[in-house]
Amino acid sequence: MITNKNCIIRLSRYKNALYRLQALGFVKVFSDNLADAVGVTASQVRKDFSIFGISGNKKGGYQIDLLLEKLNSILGKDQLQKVIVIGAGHIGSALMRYRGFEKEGIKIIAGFDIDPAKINRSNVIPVLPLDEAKGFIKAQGIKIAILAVPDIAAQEVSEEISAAGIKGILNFAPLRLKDIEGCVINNVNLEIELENLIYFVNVAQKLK
Amino acid sequence: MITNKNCIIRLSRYKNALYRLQALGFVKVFSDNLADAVGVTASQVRKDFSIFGISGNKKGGYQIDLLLEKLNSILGKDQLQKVIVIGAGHIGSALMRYRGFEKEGIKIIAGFDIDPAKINRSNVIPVLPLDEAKGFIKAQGIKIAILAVPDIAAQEVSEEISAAGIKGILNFAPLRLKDIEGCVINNVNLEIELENLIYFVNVAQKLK
DNA sequence: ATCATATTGTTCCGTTTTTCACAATAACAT
DNA sequence: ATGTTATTGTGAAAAACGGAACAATATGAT
Ligand SMILES: NC(=O)c1ccc[n+]([C@@H]2O[C@H](COP(=O)([O-])OP(=O)(O)OC[C@H]3O[C@@H](n4cnc5c(N)ncnc54)[C@H](O)[C@@H]3O)[C@@H](O)[C@H]2O)c1
Ligand SMILES: NC(=O)c1ccc[n+]([C@@H]2O[C@H](COP(=O)([O-])OP(=O)(O)OC[C@H]3O[C@@H](n4cnc5c(N)ncnc54)[C@H](O)[C@@H]3O)[C@@H](O)[C@H]2O)c1
Repeated sequence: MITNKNCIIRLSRYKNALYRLQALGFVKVFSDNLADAVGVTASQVRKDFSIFGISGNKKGGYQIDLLLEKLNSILGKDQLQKVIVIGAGHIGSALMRYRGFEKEGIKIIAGFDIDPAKINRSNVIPVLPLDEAKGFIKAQGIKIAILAVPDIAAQEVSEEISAAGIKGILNFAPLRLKDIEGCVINNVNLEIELENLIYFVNVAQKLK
Repeated sequence: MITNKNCIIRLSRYKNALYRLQALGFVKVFSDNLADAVGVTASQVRKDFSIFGISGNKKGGYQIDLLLEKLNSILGKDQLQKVIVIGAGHIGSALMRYRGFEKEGIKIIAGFDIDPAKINRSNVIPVLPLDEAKGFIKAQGIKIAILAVPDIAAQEVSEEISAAGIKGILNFAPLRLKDIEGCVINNVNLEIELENLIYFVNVAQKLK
């Protein structure tokens, strides 16, 4: 069982690069083309594929459509993924308005908020009261939630929604949620991303 | 020279945990306290500190204020970091409205957009026309930019701003910008983050 | 002053991840 | 048919990383 996050991220990048190549009219691809497109070594590409039992053709490379099928299957893209957003504030509503997830087979189908002023049932993507979240998650079988509530609320809300059936949380609040049994938590911590960038910029400056 | 991104991210987390501990009244901390707070091993904490020549006191742990000074210095937090946002759309304006960066010493001082309708010079954080970006970057000595433009524009804009003096870009467009000499590029790819989360949720389900 | 104890700092070791290298082989050329 | 070539697939080597262990030592107790 593969637990290497970077490896899975590479698979996503391969997939994206393959769609671009396909759009350019390519039908097959070699490991080094793909490597260039994604910014890794050709060995890495072949090794990643090997891990998942993906094989190409000696001297013929990989047939893009077949490769995409396999990658999409590994990445769980065979079926539309329904996602909800908790917290329809600045970041939550930016995400809800974003169309880019749909071409990836990811659909935000509702938002939830504790503030009555944010509720809007008639919107394409409705914003519902938080206390309806539990029922909604169960009724619709939602597995994935994007958490965009203030940091003080994040821990409590994450426990509530996972109790209701959420199995994966993408957390934007800048704190470490404590582990929840049966729920995967990935964090998007933009403060830390910026801090990290600043560090590497400073290091690069000092090198010169 | 440290090139381990995870290590630097841990430093940020240590720093954040230390501020919380300090707020709770603690004056000193042991490697295992900090380890618990951040979710790593105590060895890892000491190793990270050792790499940067940070030392504590045998039997006395680390004095929080001194430790924070050193971490802040490593992370370049001695001085306010001025940042600009390119693309004042959904995500760009969510970021510009966010107050959370300031407590981290990161200040978004302007946004830039190509769309005249987005321009707003009188705002606290003004949104200016893109063609003023170059002059602004030079005049203010800006090093860091957040790139929140549509993917088709991202490559061109990134080259422009780095030519104007930007040394680090936090890119939200879901594509790989080609390497730019003298400019560090970090990506926040939310499509991939979600895809990744979905993969690990699926894997966890299959395990059971 | 001596001893016991707690905690660091660092070395060593195991694991994970990446890269290297090349044998296997399918496709193509002659 | 045979040979040549390009590219895969993988096993082995190297590098990076993280964790365990423990010697060094400062602190506090007696
Ligand atoms: N906006 C950004 O650019 C940005 C950047 C980095 C991190 N973040 C983080 O993302 C999170 C959201 O930020 P934001 O700027 O969108 O904040 P915001 O205040 O605009 O939105 C938060 C929303 O959550 C709602 N909310 C509060 N408690 C809730 C609860 N218990 N259940 C459901 N909804 C609840 C609020 O009513 C509000 O609509 C915060 O944790 C913030 O630190 C935001
Ligand atoms: N909104 C989201 O939740 C979200 C999520 C994931 C990724 N993204 C990515 O972030 C980027 C921005 O997304 P968004 O939703 O904010 O889009 P948006 O269309 O709301 O905003 C983009 C802004 O960039 C401006 N712009 C266009 N070309 C420009 C140029 N050359 N120079 C300066 N400004 C320019 C536009 O006028 C617009 O204001 C996109 O690449 C998108 O794929 C957004």
